[in-house]
Amino acid sequence: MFRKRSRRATLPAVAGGQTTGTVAAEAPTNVHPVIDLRRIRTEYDVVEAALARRGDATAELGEVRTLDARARELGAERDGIRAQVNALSKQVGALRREGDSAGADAAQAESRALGEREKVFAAQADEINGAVRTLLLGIPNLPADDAPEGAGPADNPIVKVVGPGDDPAAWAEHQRVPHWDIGTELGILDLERAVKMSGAMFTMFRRQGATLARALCQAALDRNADAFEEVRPPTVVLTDTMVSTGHLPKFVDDAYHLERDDLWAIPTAEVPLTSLARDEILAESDLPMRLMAHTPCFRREAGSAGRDTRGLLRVHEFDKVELLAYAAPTQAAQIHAEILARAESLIADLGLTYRVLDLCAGDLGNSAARTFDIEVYAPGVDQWLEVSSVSWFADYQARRANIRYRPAEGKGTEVVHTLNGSALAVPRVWAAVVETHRQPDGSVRVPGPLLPYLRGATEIR
RNA sequence: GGAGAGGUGCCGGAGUCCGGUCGAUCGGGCCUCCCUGCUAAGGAGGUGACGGGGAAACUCGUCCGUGGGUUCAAAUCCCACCCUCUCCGCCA
Repeated sequence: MFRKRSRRATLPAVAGGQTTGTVAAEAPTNVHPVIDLRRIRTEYDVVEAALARRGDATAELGEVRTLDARARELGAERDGIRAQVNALSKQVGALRREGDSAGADAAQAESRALGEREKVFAAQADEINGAVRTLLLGIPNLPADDAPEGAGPADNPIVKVVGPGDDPAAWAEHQRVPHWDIGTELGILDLERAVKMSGAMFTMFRRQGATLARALCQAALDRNADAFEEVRPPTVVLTDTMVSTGHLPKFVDDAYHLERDDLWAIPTAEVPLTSLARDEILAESDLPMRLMAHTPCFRREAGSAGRDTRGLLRVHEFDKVELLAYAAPTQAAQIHAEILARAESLIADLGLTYRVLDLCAGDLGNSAARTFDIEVYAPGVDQWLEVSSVSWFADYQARRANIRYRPAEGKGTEVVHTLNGSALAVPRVWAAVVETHRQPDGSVRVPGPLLPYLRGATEIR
């Protein structure tokens, strides 16, 4: 049932043409361009320099500038003619009422001629504007000024390490067992049968393993309920909803698509939560608006076959609790820090060792301006596992999703900022918990924050 | 899935039959001012979004569910689609 593409997908063609989908020419209707076009007009060099820090897309940017200038010329031409047509049409009505049918006929003929010219300009302007929008949708966000310099994962500065980290001396032999072995041994993870049902990279938790997975989500929700509204959104969404966050059109191949109904399985709750306020104007007093959701997440993980795919390291479906906020630009930095602190504190309280990375410009996700990754160290597999990406998107997503707010002072509307991060992603945290807290006798001690949810159990054996 | 009704501004609700004087009557809300010892009531005015131009005042364009069409001119006529409500059917 899940297919990666639809024959009737309404995606704009992606610049560069590297997407393989049968992608229709029409662009999504409710989705607006991305980087502020006005910035491209007025501060072209700044925008170009920022994009260059990603090592990305500056050619498209130049094309956007050229096309946009042309589209504006054509649009001005079109509007001028349209104004004349409107004026003449009013005259026709007035003249008819006065009984001057000769005058009316003349005005009508003139207006008709103008209308023909207008159509030409309008068609050209539409075409060019469509091309601009398509290009824009493919251009990533500008990195924040304070995002570190760098080209890829190797350049991400480690902001801090909490706990012993990957120091070999810090870990005992009984903790050096991979979670898939622990899971099988205790009967709490049944990967073989999951594969039987759904294929590779699908998982199944059983007995206290399933309880543990649910407990993780429950704990994540409960500890953030002081400030975040709990939401249970749909997990299958329309194309526009996927485009709003930046997951489409660029990453078609990473998403599951229900072809028959042209719906997409969400890769993260960020997708529906970001569209919650789509096309709305919020009051400034509503900001920051904090939301959290526990949802399944679906990822095709195209192109990662064979890489880190053992056990729970990389799976097609997993549960996650996501924290998300809409904020006024001035609030964004503080909310970013808050979401990071909340995500960190749960990991810390689970007794896991972790580190925080400040993603460099070249490693930033498509939509993000600044991202901190939390990586947990899993001693059994001896790997750092990314368990949360806490990102500030500035106005990039909000522009796509057309989410604005009305400032309390002054008039007009402003585009909001969006931020989000995982409070908890189940499989990798599950793996790290089970490996970290494995006891010499092979049982797994339940860490404190989860005790309320394990039906009285303090250990899994 | 079938039948019927409907979708208009922040909200309610006219206008659609008979196209022009309709970006849109009226009421509510909200904002400013007046009146008032305070509050309520009352009076006057104002109140959208988006794009282009402009230093600004302002101005041009677009927006009546969405997309197309007819016309000199569309909220109004035509076509397709979406959504909501009511009834029927089907069900967890």
